[in-house]
Parts: sequence; C-alpha cells; structure tokens
Amino acid sequence: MELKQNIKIAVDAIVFGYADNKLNVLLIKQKYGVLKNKWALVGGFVKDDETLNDAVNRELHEEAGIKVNYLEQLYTFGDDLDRDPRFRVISVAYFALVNSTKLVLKADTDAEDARWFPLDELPALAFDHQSILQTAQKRLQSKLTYQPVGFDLLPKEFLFSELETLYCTILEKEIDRRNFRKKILSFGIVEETEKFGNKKSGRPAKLFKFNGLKYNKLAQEGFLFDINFA
Amino acid sequence: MELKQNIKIAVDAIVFGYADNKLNVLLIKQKYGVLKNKWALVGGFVKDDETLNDAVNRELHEEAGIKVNYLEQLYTFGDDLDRDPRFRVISVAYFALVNSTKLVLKADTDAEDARWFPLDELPALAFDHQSILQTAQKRLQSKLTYQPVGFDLLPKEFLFSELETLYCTILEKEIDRRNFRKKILSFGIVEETEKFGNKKSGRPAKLFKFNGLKYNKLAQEGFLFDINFA
DNA sequence: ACAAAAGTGTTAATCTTACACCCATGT
DNA sequence: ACATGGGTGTAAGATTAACACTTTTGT
Repeated sequence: MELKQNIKIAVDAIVFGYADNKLNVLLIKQKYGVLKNKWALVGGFVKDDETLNDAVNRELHEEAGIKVNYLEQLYTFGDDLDRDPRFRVISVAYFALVNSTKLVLKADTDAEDARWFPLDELPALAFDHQSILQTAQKRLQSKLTYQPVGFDLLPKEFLFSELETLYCTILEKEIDRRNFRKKILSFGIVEETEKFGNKKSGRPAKLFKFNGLKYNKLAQEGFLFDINFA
Repeated sequence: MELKQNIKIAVDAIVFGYADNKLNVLLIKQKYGVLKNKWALVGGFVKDDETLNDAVNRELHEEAGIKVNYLEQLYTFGDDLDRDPRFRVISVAYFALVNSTKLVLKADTDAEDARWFPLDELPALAFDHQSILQTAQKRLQSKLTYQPVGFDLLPKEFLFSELETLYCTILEKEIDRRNFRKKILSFGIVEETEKFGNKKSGRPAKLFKFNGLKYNKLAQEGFLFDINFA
C-alpha cells in the first residue's frame, strides 16, 4: 500500500503585471513537449530536493527571467484527474505580482516565447490554466482590499492617479477620487516625494511612494489595511 | 529531466469540533508505520485515481468514521524537505468543521485511536502537524469573521448564548451580548424556532437555526457576512 | 483661452460602540 | 427570595458616502 503512488507534482505561477492602465498576465509558449505552441502559465515539475518556493522561483527565472515583487501560494489543483494528458499531475499554483512597466522578458532556457497578455485578450490556454487564472484574479481583487499589494504592481514612485486607476481597473468599479486619497493617506503608509510625474498634459502631479517598513510595523501593532467602496 | 521525480503526495485534515465551550481538534494514533503511538492529524497518501477531495473524505471516513459539515483546502506544505523522515512528502492540508457534541468517533481500519483534544491540551504531534494546526487555527479565526462557518460547529438548533460563546472562545475576546445579537439578527439568516433549550438554571432560552439557503441567496446578491468587534 | 488632469472640504447618513436594568425559570 | 442566565434600547462617536469647484500646466 505504501509506495505505489505515481503522481507528479508541479508548480505554476500566475504572474500579474500592470501597465498602461491594464492588468496583464505573463504567459509562455514552450519549445518542447506537449506544450509546444500553446500558451501556458509559467511552471514545471518540482525537483526532489527543492522546496516548492524554490521551484517557482526557478521556473520564473528559467522561463521568463524575472524576479517578482510578491509571491504567495494560491491553491493546489488536483481534483481534475485528466488535467495533463500524459499522467496525473497535481499543481501547486502560486500568485505573483510584478511591476511590469519596465520588465524585460527574456525567453531563457525552456521557453520559446514569453509575453504579457491583457486579461481581456487572452489566447487559448493549456490544461486547466484558464480556471487557475480566474481563481488568481479573484484572489487579486480581494487581496487588494485588505493588503497593500497594489504597490507591488506599480513602480517604486507613482502618481496618486495611477494608484487610483489601478484600483478601479482591477476591482472593476468607480472610486471617488477625494475619498480614495483621504483613505489611503489616512493610513500613513504612503508618502509624498519631492518629484513630479512626467505626464504631457494637465497639472503636474507629485510622485508618491509606499513605506513598506512602516506598514509592517503598523501591521504588527494590529493595524488593518482595508479599502472598501460602494 | 521529465519523469525522475520521487515525491509522495499526502492529504491531511485539521478537523475542528466544538463542545463544552471548547474548541477541539481531532487527532489519531495509528496502528502501523512510523506514526505508531504518535498523535497526528487525520491523513494519508493520495491514490493515483482519486481526487484530493476524495482522498480527504476517504481518510476521514477510514480513520475516524466521520462526515464533516465544512471542508476546504487550507494550504500545501512542501517547503520542509525533511518533513517526513521516510521520503519527501508534500501535504495538501484541508480544514474541516464538525459539530462534535454528539459525534461518535469509531476507530476504523487504519487508526488505533481517534480522540478530540481541546486546543490548549494538545499532546506532542507527529511531523510538522503542530505548525499546520496553527495555520488552521488562524484560518478559523479569520473565517469566523467573514463567513458563517460558526454554525457548522454547532448543532442545527442552538442557543444564542452558545453562538456568542463560540465566537468569544475562538476569537479569544469579549463580545457585547446586545451588539452581537443585534448584528447577527440584522443579517436575517438566523431564525427563531418555537423550541427552548434545556439548561438547568436561569430563564429558558429559545433555540435558533441558521438558514443556509437564505444565506446563499443573499451572498449571491452581494451580501457580505461580516463580524468585527473591538 | 482652452483643454487636461490634479488637488482639495463639508455635510448627511450610516454604522459602531458603550453601557445597565428587568425577565423567567429552578431551587 | 435568591441565584442563574436570557432578553432588550439608546445615545455619543466614528466612519463612510455623496458631491463640485479651483489650480496648474501645455498647447
């Protein structure tokens, strides 16, 4: 009874990036194997002597050449026995955020191609990656309201209007500018810099930055980041 | 590179029960193997042709003879390479709730013994089960505030005071009786019955029941269960 | 001068918190 | 009559929601 198990374990990463007021997902098209010429999430099999975390980071590096700002375990998909046509695979999915604006994707060892796709222009995906992606999108939406993960999708210094648009875009709702600014500033974890953005038109706007250390300190003392708007 | 993987995949269940104003956890002591004479979570290896969900339910049945009221995936523990001394094991942990008051545990095929332990009187646990348990406890605490999972720990009909004590116990804080009752009743998902509890002393109290169908309907319309008290 | 985006305050409504006394039963 | 737990309302304070005009720059 003990050792007859023949199940493979993989990790997959849903990497979200944000650019041009759009939420993007990182997909790759592999050179070899069953996945040849199909778009898929970054991912692969776990090595015997490597942690799940190391496996994801390795795949992210090998297949797309990136380091992410935020990474957490999302869900383990293992109820679909025919997920992978080759053999039973259980996939531990991870959820990752990057500031994609200036991110250069280099298709490295395993990948033939790596590209950002806006969420509303997705190609057909391999396996059950479509449904994994939906789970991830829901997670992102809810995380946004109770953890300061939005900043991981923006450059270190950003305009308030960018932060606001990010929230509107991802949560798919309108947000009142004044109330949003008031609320965010009331937390005391976003600071004004001396610099200004470089938009072409309109009144110049100050750049802001997120103070992660301060957030951690406050969070330990019981502070709860929380944004909820009608 | 493809198929040399030698990792075993297991499921474990953290089953919480509630009785006598205490939160309990279901632990088992196995007959055979490395786990002989050690208390551990219900769990075991996944079969090749069985979903993760089926695996957990099977183990719950085989090792403790129970059906749970609530079951959800908790987290996949796979970063500790030496978790199991025999070989690399990745464990998908599930989180389960039962009304344990009248639950008869029958040690079935695999288990030598199955018992409820109050959270503050735990024995030493096998593997990394102690830390899995802590993750589960945190999950329970937070779930309690944004999903009506408390009802899954109580009998179908319960006293308001029982519900309140359950919240106090699990969240480890004092709650104002009037505010609590007002809040819960305002949701409209808990209904008065005609029956009364059978406490020995004090004024007789009505039994209430949770209307799950109504909750589901409301939840679909955007209703959010939410309990937060200082 | 006009277009474009940034910046800013107030008020009404709602929700949350704090708090204490009477009620129905068993002994 | 007393002990035990059940049941109830209100007022002050905090938070949220709704709402529109002025400012600064480039063209």
